[in-house]
Amino acid sequence: MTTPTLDVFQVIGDPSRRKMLMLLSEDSLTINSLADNFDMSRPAVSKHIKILYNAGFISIQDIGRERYCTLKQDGFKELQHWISYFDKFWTTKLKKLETLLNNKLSN
Amino acid sequence: MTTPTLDVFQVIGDPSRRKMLMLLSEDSLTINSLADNFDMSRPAVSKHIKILYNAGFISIQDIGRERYCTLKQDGFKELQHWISYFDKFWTTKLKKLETLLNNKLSN
DNA sequence: ATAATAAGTAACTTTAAGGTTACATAAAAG
DNA sequence: CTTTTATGTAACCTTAAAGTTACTTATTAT
Repeated sequence: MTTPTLDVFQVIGDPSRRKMLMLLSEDSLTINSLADNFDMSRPAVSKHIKILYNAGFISIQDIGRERYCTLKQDGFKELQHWISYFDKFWTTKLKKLETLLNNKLSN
Repeated sequence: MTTPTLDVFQVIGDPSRRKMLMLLSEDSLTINSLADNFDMSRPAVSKHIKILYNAGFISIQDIGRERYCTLKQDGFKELQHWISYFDKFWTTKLKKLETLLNNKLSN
């Protein structure tokens, strides 16, 4: 199962991985306890975890034979940055419309 | 070219579509003028536009035989909502750590 | 009317993501 | 030390996204 290197956008494109992030937002979980929440095989979950890890969405602490997954901010920051670019776009667009309207009214 | 119905996360998972959104954040563009910015064929661009449209990222105004694409907020809002959930996660996590630390110090 | 331009549609191909099963490894428990 | 449990890895299969070319439709220009 060759793990592809995906960018943060592709990573959250998969519904299963989004669900994993949601679950981990409630609690740190081991691979197996995460897998309990999915229909897919455990190796499949394992692969998703690797992808989330590589993209900086989670960190992993090995405790004995178990691996605890915890949310990590790095991956999210890239997304926030992208979104905030468009946030700015909308607010400046709104301002431009306001200015335009004001000019119209004062004619 | 059957157009798949993709959710907003899958939609921005594609680098070409993200580039299209970036280009449209500078100006409204026709399909052809958009296509000039890409290596792929015009029908391929056309398909991406349809996907962006279906997911609420752009609106389209037909002017004669041309179609002008303009950014639309709907698609972005879903993303913002998802991101903001995790934003909250991080801030509350920080608060919890602060409280914990304060309690430790006052012992 | 005819040619050129803008764009959509149909049919098809390729590729890689996402899944599977089978096997390997390492830690904990009996 | 043998067994069970937690996980990783390898080899493989399936499917759908993303691209292609060829053709159609509709508007504009000559």
